[in-house]
Amino acid sequence: MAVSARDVARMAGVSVSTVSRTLARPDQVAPETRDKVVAAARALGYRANPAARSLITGQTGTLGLVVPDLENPYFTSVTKGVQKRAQAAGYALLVADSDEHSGQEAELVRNMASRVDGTVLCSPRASDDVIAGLAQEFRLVLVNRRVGDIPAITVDNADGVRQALHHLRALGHGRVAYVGGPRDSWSHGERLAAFRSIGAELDLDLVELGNFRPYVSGGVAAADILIASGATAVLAYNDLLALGLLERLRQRGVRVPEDLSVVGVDNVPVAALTSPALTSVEVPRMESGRAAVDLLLAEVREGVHTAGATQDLSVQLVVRGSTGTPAAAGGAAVRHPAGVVTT
Amino acid sequence: MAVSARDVARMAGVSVSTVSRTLARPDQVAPETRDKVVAAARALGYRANPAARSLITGQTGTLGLVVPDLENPYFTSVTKGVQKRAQAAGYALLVADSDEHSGQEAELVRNMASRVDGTVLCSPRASDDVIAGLAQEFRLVLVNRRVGDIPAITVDNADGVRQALHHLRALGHGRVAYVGGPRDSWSHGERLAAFRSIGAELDLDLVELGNFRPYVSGGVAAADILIASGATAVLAYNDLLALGLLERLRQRGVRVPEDLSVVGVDNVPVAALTSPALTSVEVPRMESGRAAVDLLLAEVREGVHTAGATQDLSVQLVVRGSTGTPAAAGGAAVRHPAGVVTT
DNA sequence: AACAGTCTTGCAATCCTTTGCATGCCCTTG
DNA sequence: CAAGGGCATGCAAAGGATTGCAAGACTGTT
Repeated sequence: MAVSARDVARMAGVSVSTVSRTLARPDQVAPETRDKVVAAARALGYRANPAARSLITGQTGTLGLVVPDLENPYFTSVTKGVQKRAQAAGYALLVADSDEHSGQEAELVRNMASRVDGTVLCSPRASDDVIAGLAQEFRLVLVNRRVGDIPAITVDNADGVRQALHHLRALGHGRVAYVGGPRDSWSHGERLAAFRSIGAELDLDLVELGNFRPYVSGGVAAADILIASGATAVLAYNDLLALGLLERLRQRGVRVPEDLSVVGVDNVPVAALTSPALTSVEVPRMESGRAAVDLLLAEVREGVHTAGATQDLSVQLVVRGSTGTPAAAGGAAVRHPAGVVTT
Repeated sequence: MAVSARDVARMAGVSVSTVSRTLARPDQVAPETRDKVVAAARALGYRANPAARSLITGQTGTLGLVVPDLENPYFTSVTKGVQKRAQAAGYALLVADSDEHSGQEAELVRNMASRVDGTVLCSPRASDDVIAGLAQEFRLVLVNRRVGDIPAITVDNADGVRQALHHLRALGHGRVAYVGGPRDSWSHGERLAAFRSIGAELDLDLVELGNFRPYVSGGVAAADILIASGATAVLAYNDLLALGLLERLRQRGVRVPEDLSVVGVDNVPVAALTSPALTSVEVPRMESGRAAVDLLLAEVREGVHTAGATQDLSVQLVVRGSTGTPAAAGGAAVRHPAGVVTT
């Protein structure tokens, strides 16, 4: 049914090898033969069968991507970046979503391994050992995570936290909270460590508020604890958490930024749409995806495992309406005693 | 490097055919032989080479998905649904994004055609002819679009518009605007037609406001025209447009819903996060993706082109804060003369 | 005029799996 | 005891493209 190289060869009056060579290395074929073959191939709409090709070359012309949740806007953008670069390089892209079951991610990588030339893995929560094991077996590039010297694209989390805390301190905040993400998340660890060390440097009064699911619901859950903490400003693990905070704070009648300043991380598109709009540390998400593909393709084309090839992308605080000077002494809870609160 | 059936055969002391049969049709193999083979396969970590398999079977075990923009939350959810169902059925998923170049979508389908058993195509704006041509050549299922009797998953757009208009009319609105999406978008056409016919049925004073890009920026661009139109309520082509309207209305000092009620379509996750939260027609996006895969797999497994297999999913208006009773006679423009506006 | 060297093309093996067919064995039955 | 029928297994072909090697044609040089 599909047209094969044999059909083209027959039509052009040459052998299959010549057809193959014409398409792969045109300079090794006489111009007039080349023209005949190209004409025949075009007339028949010939496309080399990728299965047959990869069977002999060992290459698939496909890359893989594994993410915890396609609907999380962070991963959506990474996916877009990966797709874009892969497509530009002439590679197809296999996508798999673990639905936040980090234990399943290794299996997804294994499943797609024989169909791809390499895989971009976003697995914030799987254990180092599992990831190191995978990297031993397959060609991997990690996004937003470091494990040993597996090739990886990361962002400068510490600098993001630094920018956020400097901003808050400049506004006059003294007591600043960090609403954490999942305990086992790599970037949460990075951000928490930076919060501690840079907060201390800046002589801030720090409050650490546990671990929350990195979604809007997590922020909603964290908000009341935050209010009770007496902090006048908060840095959330990510924007979704921050958006949940904003929502619950509004319900509770806590004004942002007058009573409480809120900073997120990622600068997802929604951050600009709330009122007040969310101040956030812009993370180059799409660029992370693109860079990951570049790293992967470099390896695929060199044909070697280039351990230690990593890239740390820079971030930039984007200031919007959710941060401002603290209204008075004391935290939100002080100015909003129980009676006033709209629970 | 990779372990092949030969390695397993050697280890188990059988022929390659037996290895293949053990994995494909275990009942045709003697139990003890089967055990030896399974043990050897497990010990070596054998996985059949998908390229070799698809070369002979003509099946790839992979499905394709083409969307205009992965970052558009509508398509993000469809993608998630498609991925989920494909994975559950043991299929891998190739994803391609046309970056809103609808002319490129046919080429993307063609490119992946030989790597997949079938493709889910989301192409709201390509011409009917192009799509019909593709369907002739390849196994396709359309999402959110009908072309001839190509298998397709759609939603009941007319009913969505009906629910929205009934809601607005019940609140007491008389002059209602529709802010349109792209002229060549199939669902825009459906929604506009429904707006006209149902609006007339309900005896509403209808205003049609041109075509806008289906993003937040389109809504921002449409807002001023909307204000000038004198409508007290608006139905937007989709939520992103509606969110753009909300943003610009806020800037202009037009209160929602007191001065203007706003309804979107899709009920994307962000819709719940704005203030006021957006009233929107919930569209089962993920379910659309799932249903599309079901249709596709039915065809793949039957091995025939089942023309005319379609499914029309139902929708449900979700009422939130962005709709309410009109404050007084006259449109927003009347109550907000130029002097008051915060441009 | 003959030979060396270059360029072009075809042959054939190879990648790995699946599957129709044949073989050989054993068991059953007349 | 012989023949027939299953059952389990191996053989070999097939699927389509790639590529090392060899052969043939042709150019140019001595």
